[in-house]
Amino acid sequence: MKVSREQMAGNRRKILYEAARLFKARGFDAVTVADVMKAAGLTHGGFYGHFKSKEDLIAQTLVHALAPAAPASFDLGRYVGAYLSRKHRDDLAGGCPTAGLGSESIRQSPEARAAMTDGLRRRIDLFTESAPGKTATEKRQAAIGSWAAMVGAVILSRLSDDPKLSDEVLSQTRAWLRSNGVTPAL
Amino acid sequence: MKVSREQMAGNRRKILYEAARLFKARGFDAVTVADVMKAAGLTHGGFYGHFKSKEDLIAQTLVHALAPAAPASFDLGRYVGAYLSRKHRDDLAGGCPTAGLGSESIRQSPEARAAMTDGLRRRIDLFTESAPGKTATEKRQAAIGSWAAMVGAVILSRLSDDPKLSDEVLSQTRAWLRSNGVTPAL
DNA sequence: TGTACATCAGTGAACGCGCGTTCACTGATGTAC
DNA sequence: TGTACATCAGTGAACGCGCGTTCACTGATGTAC
Repeated sequence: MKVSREQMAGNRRKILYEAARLFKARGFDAVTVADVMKAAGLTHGGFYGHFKSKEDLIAQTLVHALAPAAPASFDLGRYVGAYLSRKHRDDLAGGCPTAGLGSESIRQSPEARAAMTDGLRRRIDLFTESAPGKTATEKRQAAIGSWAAMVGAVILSRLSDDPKLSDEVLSQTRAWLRSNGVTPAL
Repeated sequence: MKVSREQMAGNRRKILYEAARLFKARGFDAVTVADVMKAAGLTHGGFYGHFKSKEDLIAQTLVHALAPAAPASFDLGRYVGAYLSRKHRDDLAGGCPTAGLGSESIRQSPEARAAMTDGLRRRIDLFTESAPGKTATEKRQAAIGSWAAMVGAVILSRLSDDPKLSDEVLSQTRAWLRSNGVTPAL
């Protein structure tokens, strides 16, 4: 049964939203096209009316998930505090796409990698504004270094099956950033 | 045709070695059991004489790849310099298992995660010895923070399809570590 | 030390399941008059 | 504004390929005498 144009646009958005959650939680390969469509409340056959292929879905999901949220005000300390939290570590589906899918995206299509690169560039620019440092060079260096530490720390903490070590990775990385001029809030 | 006991042990080691290279280069899912056996110079049927399943191979590959190399002397600066190099970034198959497979290991079997956790713990202990800081607490903090930054930086630099940004992530992370007491050598 | 034979590592064909993708069909939408 | 009909978003069965896994077989190993 045909649906209205707005309905269809809504379905498309729902597919991209659910795909992002599923991919982040389980990885690209473990999620099937049918899984995504079911999560969006549709049947798998209609998938190819929205996307060229699963590969196309992956690329578009990354574009969608990494689209700038454009916050009125950005506070690096608050961001770091939330990023290096147990809540974020435990929320695979709702968490950062870079931490959840970064290392798998390397092997995806050129379009997917381009989306990730765009996201990385924007993240660095956003961080640079409120990063510590006297010169623009110092600020950019702190932005890149602390972003790398944040992404790495979340990956390492998720990988540990020992909750104590996992917590320690988060708290020690927060402490390390703090002692290097980036003060996590909350 | 049966082979000698030593021959069989050698085959097993070869399988684990080639599996590690393939998994790091292409990820767990994209590599088939037949791919691994072919790389080891064998046919796929013999696989189940060595391993219980592909899942078992993944876990054992991680144990093998993360086994301590036990270097007589360890120099953190030299290690960081080599880790945050273009050479390492471009050598997926021969590179660090944590950077190549860390975020995918999260979704693997408990045995695979246990191997990764062991590797993480040993890496932190190794780093702590030569990390900067006056107290043991400070040293451990620097060890964890810089390891997180290194892993994150290699993942981010591999993910960028822009060579300039990719190089910058490596060089800025080196600079950021240097200005925080960890001096990359070479 | 030499011979006979049981063992078993490795081979390659075959199986079966799951997944991406296709397609004939349905029925609501939205346009033409 | 109301009606007739062409369009086309979504449905669900079906297809085919690839992969993990199994199995009957082979022939070299290594043990028993």
